[in-house]
Parts: sequence; C-alpha cells; structure tokens
Amino acid sequence: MDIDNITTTIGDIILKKYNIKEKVEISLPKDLSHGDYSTNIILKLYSKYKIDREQCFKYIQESLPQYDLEIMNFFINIFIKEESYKNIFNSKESIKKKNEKVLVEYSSPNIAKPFSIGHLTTTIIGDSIYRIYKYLGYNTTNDNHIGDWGVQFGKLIYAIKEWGDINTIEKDPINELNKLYVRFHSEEENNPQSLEKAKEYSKQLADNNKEITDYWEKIVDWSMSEFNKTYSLLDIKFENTYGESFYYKIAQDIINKAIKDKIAVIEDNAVVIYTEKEKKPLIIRKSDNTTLYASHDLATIQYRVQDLKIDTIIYEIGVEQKQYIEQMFKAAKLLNLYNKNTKLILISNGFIRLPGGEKMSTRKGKTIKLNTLIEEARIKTQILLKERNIEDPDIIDKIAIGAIKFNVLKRHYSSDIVFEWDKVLNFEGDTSVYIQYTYVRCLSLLRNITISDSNIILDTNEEKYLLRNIYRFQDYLDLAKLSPNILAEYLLNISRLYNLIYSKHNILKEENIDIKNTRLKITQKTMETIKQGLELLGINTVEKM
RNA sequence: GCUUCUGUAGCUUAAUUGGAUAAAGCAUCAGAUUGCGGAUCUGAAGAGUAUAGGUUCGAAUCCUAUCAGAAGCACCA
Repeated sequence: MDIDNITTTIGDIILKKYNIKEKVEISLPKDLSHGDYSTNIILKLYSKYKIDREQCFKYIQESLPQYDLEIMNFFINIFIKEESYKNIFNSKESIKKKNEKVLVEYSSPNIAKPFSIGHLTTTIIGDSIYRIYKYLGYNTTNDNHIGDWGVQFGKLIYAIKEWGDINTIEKDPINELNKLYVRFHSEEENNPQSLEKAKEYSKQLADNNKEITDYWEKIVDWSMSEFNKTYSLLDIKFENTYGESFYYKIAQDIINKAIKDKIAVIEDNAVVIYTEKEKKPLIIRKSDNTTLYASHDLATIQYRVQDLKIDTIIYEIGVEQKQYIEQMFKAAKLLNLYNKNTKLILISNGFIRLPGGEKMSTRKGKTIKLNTLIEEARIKTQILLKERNIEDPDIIDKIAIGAIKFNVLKRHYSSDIVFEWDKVLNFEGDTSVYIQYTYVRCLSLLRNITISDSNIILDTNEEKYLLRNIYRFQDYLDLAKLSPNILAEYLLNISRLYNLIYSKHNILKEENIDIKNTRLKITQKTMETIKQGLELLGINTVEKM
C-alpha cells in the first residue's frame, strides 16, 4: 500500500520545511493520465498560507524519488515507475497487522420472522465490510445482533397458546410462526386484551418464568436453525451471535447507574434520557420496569468496549433506525460507556422496495422471501448453463448467489433498491457474471500452459493500465472498506481492461516470446486479483461456466 | 406539524467526501467472428446534476429558499 508512505512523507516534508501541520489527502485517479496517486496539497497550502507553489513542489519531488512527479493545475500527479509495477509479478505484497480491534454488526434479523430480501442489504454489505477489514489486517470480528427479546415474544407465545399446534410449527417453523404473528396483529384490533396478555408474557420472560422461558427457547432454536441454513447458503459465518437476550441484565445495571448519576430521569413511570433540548428523550426502561431495545443497545456498547475491548464498532443498519441510533450514541456518550479512542460508525443502508415502490411489511405479510429469490436465480442460471452442458449444482449456486450479492454490492449502501426481477437476475453488463466470466477466460487460457521465465515487456498502454490498477489493489481496498461498491466497481474495471487486451491480441499466437510471457503473467495476475476481490465481496469464482 | 434523508443521460446506478473534460451498465443505432470461451470487443448518440440564488481559485457535493418524494417522531426493534 503506497498511500500511507506518500501521505506521511509529504506530511513530514511540509512540517520540516514550513513548520505547518496539514492533513495530506491522496486520491486514486481513475484517469491514469492524472497519475496513479494525486494530491491537492499545494492548492490547500497556497490558499491558506500563500506558500511558493513551485518551491513546495520541488521539496515534495525530492522527498519522493521512487516516483515520477508532475505538477498540473497545481495538482501533484504521482506516477509509479514502470520498474515498480513490473515488479508485482515477483513480489507478494504483505499486509501489516494492525492493533485496532474492529467489530462489524450486521444482518441482525428478528427471531420468528422470515428472512426476506429486506435483510439482504445489511447482511451482504456488512459481510463484505467484515471481510475487507479482516483482509487489511485489522483485528476484526463480527456480531449478529439478533432480535431475540421483547414484546414480540409475548405476542408469539400468546398466539401459540391460543391457536398454535407444536407439531405443525416444527415442520415449518418460521412460516408457521409468521402466520401466527400476522394473525395476532389482525385479531388484536378486535380483542385489545390480547396485547395486555402478550405484554404480561414478555414480562414473565424477563422474570424467568419456567413455562414462558421454555417457549422462548423453542422459538429461538427453531428460528436460528432456519437462519443458519440461509447463512450457509450465502456463505456467511458469524463469530458472535449474542442477541438482545444476552444484554437485558447488563441493561438493568446501566439503567440503575444512570438514575443514580442523574443522567436519566423518571417520567410517567418510565426511565428516560434527554440527549438534546427540544427533542424527545430516549426511553431506556418501560413503565412496567422491563428493558427495551434502547437499553439493550446501550448495554451492547458497554460490553463491546469494556469486555471485548473493541476500538471501532461498525453498525450496518437500515435507514429507518438511523435517527434512533444517533440518539442512542449520544446517550451512550452521556453515560460514559465508551472512551475517546472508541469509534462508533453508522452505515445506514436504504430500503428494498417491492415493484411499484411499495414498502415491505412482515405484519401484513407483504414480503419476498430470500429463499424465493435464490430459487428464481438458480432456475435462471440452470437454464443458461444447460445450453453449455453444465449441470453442476455447485456452479449454479456460485453464479446465482453471486449475482444476487453483486446486485446489492455494486450500489452505494445508502441507495434504495426497487426490487425488479429482471434487473436482479440480469447477467450482462455490470454484473458478477461478467467478472466470473473473465476469470474463467483467464483460467481457460492458462490451462495446460507453463509460463517460462523471460523479460517483462509491456507492449501496449492497456497492459500498463491494467497492471497499474492491479498494483493499487490494496489502496482501493482501503477506500472500499466502508463502501464495498468501490471494490465492485474496481473489479469491473479490471475485467473490462483484461477483456480489451484479450480481444485485441491473440496471446497464444504472439511470436515475441517476451511479450507473450508477459501477457500470460498478466493473465495470471488478473485471475488472482479477481479471485481475491470477489472473495472480499463474498462471491465465489467458478472453474467453468 | 417537527426532525432527517433523497432528487445526476429514456431507465438503473458511479463520482475517492470541495478538485482536473460528471463515469458506467441497460435500452437504441452502427460495426468486429470459422476465435486463447461472443455471458466478449469497438464505435455513435445521450445529462451539466429538481429549480432559483449564494460562498469558493474551484460545487453534483457546502449555505439559503422553493418544488417533488421517502423515512423517523416515547414505552415495537
């Protein structure tokens, strides 16, 4: 990773020559005629301190002899020397281990609700963020903060007792539980006492009532075993699955301390924290003395910071919770639950809407289940592969699930997605299939070939562009660690460049042995980069398609 | 009503967080093929970023107003 070196070198020389501490920002131009790296530091220094721009450029140039520098419109364009990027064939870049401990919270489904396409964004983007951080050497872990506590269990237990049949439920747990949940909400309108009863059950759950706790355990087990099937299909593994139930006791301690320290006050029998003037306070204990999501989330911060010693917590969560989470962060600060070195990062992703822009709703039963989507994708993939005489179910899965994931990952996390079948299952253009296809092309070219040692000759610009992009892989990852769409775009770009080279030059028929071998090595390097990059998006490569 | 977010080619999205000529894919039109895998490649056409002001050497990005859409608004998560 060159950016770190360039940043500190320039920062140092400015401090030394001008006694100015200025943040140096290095960007990765996509247009390589602006260099492999570029910075506007001279413009910044000039507008603030009126330094001599030519002189400043000279200082910087002298401090970075391993690059070719030019100054244009007072941007400094930094070019990697050809001998440097030629070198990537020989050296394997090592990644420095970092002390920073990072936790990514994502997916976080509610127990007893079907895993719908609405969970796709947080699950897939969160997982990619986790993978990238880990790859970059951060001490990284992940946590599926499942919703396994609260009034919804009272409702479910009420519904099971009234209308449920254990045998029927066990055959198809989530669907049956969801039916019961939907029924509860439609009956609740006619029978207001049902909600009172449900709340009583959830209070009994917090009080460890044996019968109620047994129901709760069953419901959680049924759901988790179904969720785990989905996760294994999506190739997602969680190191931690604490869930809200883990935190309700810690939450009580936090609430008591908050009252004692006069940070929280009691209003209408509930315990609340005022985070800002003129804004509604955050409720951390309900008037029936039970805890709720806000108190669990506060307890979660405390546990992660104090017990797990996490430095950076990344929340991958839907926008509908954004304002609440920000308020909860403020309350956590008032309560001193984290210290100055802790970073709380909120990644709030957009909605997935049904065709026509309608919002999904579990209560009304208006959802598209993830399993349905995966099934459709498989069928489409199967048909296309059959034309090529491939029937391997493993290949079908890797392509189908890759396409589903990529469709989410190629967008910025905050953008809303209107779900349309033909767009999600489109296999042409900006898709994972295009990248996987490029990989297969490379693989197929190198099949039965051994690359002999020879000189590296980069004959054309497109080859240089491709190599220079591959050289910057880690720099791009650093940029992409909170926005995997940057990595997705990067991989598309690498693939486009390779396909251009492939179509322009017949590599195997090339007579100049050095040029031929260089192209084979480029092919090899492209393959490695694509495989690694896709892996960080949670997408697999295939050997044929 | 208050708070927050969004508005970029016909459509779906990018734009390294205030930088260089706003970048791709789909769709449209015109081309490449007995080829190392055409799920490919080349080219054309297509927006000056909802609107009107402002700040700045520089604005899709910041500020103000207006229009349109979405989300959140105390005991659900």
